[in-house]
Amino acid sequence: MRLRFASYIFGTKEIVLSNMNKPTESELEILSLLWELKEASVRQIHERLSETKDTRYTTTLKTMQIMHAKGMVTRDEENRSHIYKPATNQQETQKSLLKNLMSTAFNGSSKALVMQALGQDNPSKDEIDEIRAFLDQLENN
Amino acid sequence: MRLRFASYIFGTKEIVLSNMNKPTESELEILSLLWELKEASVRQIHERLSETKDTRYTTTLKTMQIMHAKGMVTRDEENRSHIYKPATNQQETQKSLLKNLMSTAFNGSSKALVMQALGQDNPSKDEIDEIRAFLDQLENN
DNA sequence: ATTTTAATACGAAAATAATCGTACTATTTT
DNA sequence: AAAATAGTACGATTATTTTCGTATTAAAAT
Repeated sequence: MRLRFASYIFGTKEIVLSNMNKPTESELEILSLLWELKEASVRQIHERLSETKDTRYTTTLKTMQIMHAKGMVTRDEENRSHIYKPATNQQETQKSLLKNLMSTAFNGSSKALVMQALGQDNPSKDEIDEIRAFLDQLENN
Repeated sequence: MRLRFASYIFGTKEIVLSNMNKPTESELEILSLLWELKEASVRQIHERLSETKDTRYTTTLKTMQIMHAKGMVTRDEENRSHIYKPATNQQETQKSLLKNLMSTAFNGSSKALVMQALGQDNPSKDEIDEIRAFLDQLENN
């Protein structure tokens, strides 16, 4: 028996989603904004996006339509201006992206990854304490 | 004055590297192996790669040639079988990939990323201690 | 009631990435 | 020395992702 994957139609072609949970770069930018805003119209997303990226409104629209076709977001079509919400849980997506990065770029070592990440940013005292607490908890399990 | 980026020729087209340090997925797989092995022939890389990936030798070869054209690896052409070495420092590349992921998927919060990563893997007691020491050090600076 | 504005839909092109076959050449084996 | 083997080079194709223009329609402004 053959596995059947979810699929969606792109133009005239059927695209098979062997790749669930792996947003492309552009999709990820949009997803992040949706996670932050909880829900948003294309206009709102595009407004934010175009602060840092030179891109047309219809490009953002199209990307969000594709994300919808993939089931990556849901949308409320009640009003003329559709309202989009993330369908994938932020944690799940973060987890799978990290897992991928950890295994390809960090030889599967979370220590290396964690230290690199911490050195990167400048976490506040409070954040550092939270991480400490988390480490303690990890150790006890 | 316009910035000039490095570029290389792909087929008949000139590809501009506005994107330094951002290996593609396939390139990263190869780069990781090179970091691990320090240096390797295409054959060696392909042997390892094909353990987990169904791919032809010439595909691996071509990818490595592109990486060379991009300056992502160096190679010793002394012998018929060329020996490749990573040109980019593992740390630098890790840093830029993480930075990118942190800003897109984690709202720029290293704390969120770090906790997700730690929960992922099961770091050993020693590793946990190393991370603690690292946190202490961070705090003192 | 017209006109202007602001949405969606979607095809199609451009850009980028991945794959592979064929030609060619050097080396090794028979 | 011929044949078989094992390399590189690289064009060309396919797959994927990103981009944008045009058509159409609903709503708002004049």
